[in-house]
Amino acid sequence: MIEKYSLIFKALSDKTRLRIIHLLLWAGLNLCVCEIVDSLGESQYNVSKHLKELKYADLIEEKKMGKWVSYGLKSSPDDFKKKIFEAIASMPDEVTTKDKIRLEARLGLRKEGKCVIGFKSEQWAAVLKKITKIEETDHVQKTD
Amino acid sequence: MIEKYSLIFKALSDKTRLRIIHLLLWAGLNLCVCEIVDSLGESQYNVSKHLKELKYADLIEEKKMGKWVSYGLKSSPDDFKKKIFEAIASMPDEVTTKDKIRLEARLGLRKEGKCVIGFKSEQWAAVLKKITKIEETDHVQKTD
DNA sequence: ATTATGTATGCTCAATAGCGCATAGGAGAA
DNA sequence: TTCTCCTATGCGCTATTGAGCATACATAAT
Repeated sequence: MIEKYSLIFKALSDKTRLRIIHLLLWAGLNLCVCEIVDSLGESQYNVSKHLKELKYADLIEEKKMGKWVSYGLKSSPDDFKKKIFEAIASMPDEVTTKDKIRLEARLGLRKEGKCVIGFKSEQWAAVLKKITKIEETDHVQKTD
Repeated sequence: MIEKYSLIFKALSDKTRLRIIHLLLWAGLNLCVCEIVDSLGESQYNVSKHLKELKYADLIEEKKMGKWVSYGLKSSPDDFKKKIFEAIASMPDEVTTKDKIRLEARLGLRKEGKCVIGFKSEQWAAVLKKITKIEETDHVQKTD
């Protein structure tokens, strides 16, 4: 019934969950939990809980590869979800620019297309430091 | 920022509010508060509160005509809201069939295109009784 | 077997949501 | 003005939510 649809909206009513879906849409591929954690800069347990809710709303699905778990958008024949995804994809880029910058950097750490490091690793900390500096420089130039 | 978008999803995450939007989409015209109350069969104060939230999320707008207030969908140039409305419009009809049957009957009580009776009036009670009986008959026939 | 690591889940707490009820605004009628 | 009627809102209550923390679970490596 209608609950199915309000549930989907509820799943998307949280900022973090909306960012996750937006990230998955933008990436166009399945993302490992730790990649999402690092891209959003949120805690592992909260990301995990939010992923569970999105899965419950049937918006994403998981794929387990040993101890690694990746999540991807769950497509469906029904028009409703398609339009919702389109709506989210049409959100202005600015709303999640930082997430995307971080994801791009994080994906750069993949080996043979696979995530090989956990969340908040030292390696990631180093990369994050670098791109954060770039952002700051950008900011200075823009506000000059 | 992203809050604007999560706010819209939050506004739609409630069953009653989703029904209201669905009803407005289906009706294709502005509806008086008491018409919405009677169509949904919800209390006046709750409908009013929900309308306020929908308005806060910038999904609907009000038009005051004396002591009568009607609400209509708020269109906008931005793609996001358009897609969201399309998504809701694509929801299967069955989810709010009863609402629509009641609205149709309620609109039949308009005079010169205007709502002229308050919510839960005797006149409405009579009409409601009639259409409820029809629904029951339908139900019996279907489950025979 | 033991340990390490990626992910999930209880638990608690503060904040928020939605309902019912009573009542307040506010515009028109008497 | 006073009354009536359509709509909005403050209050109290209960239920739910999301965050942080610790910890459990599961798989891989030693």
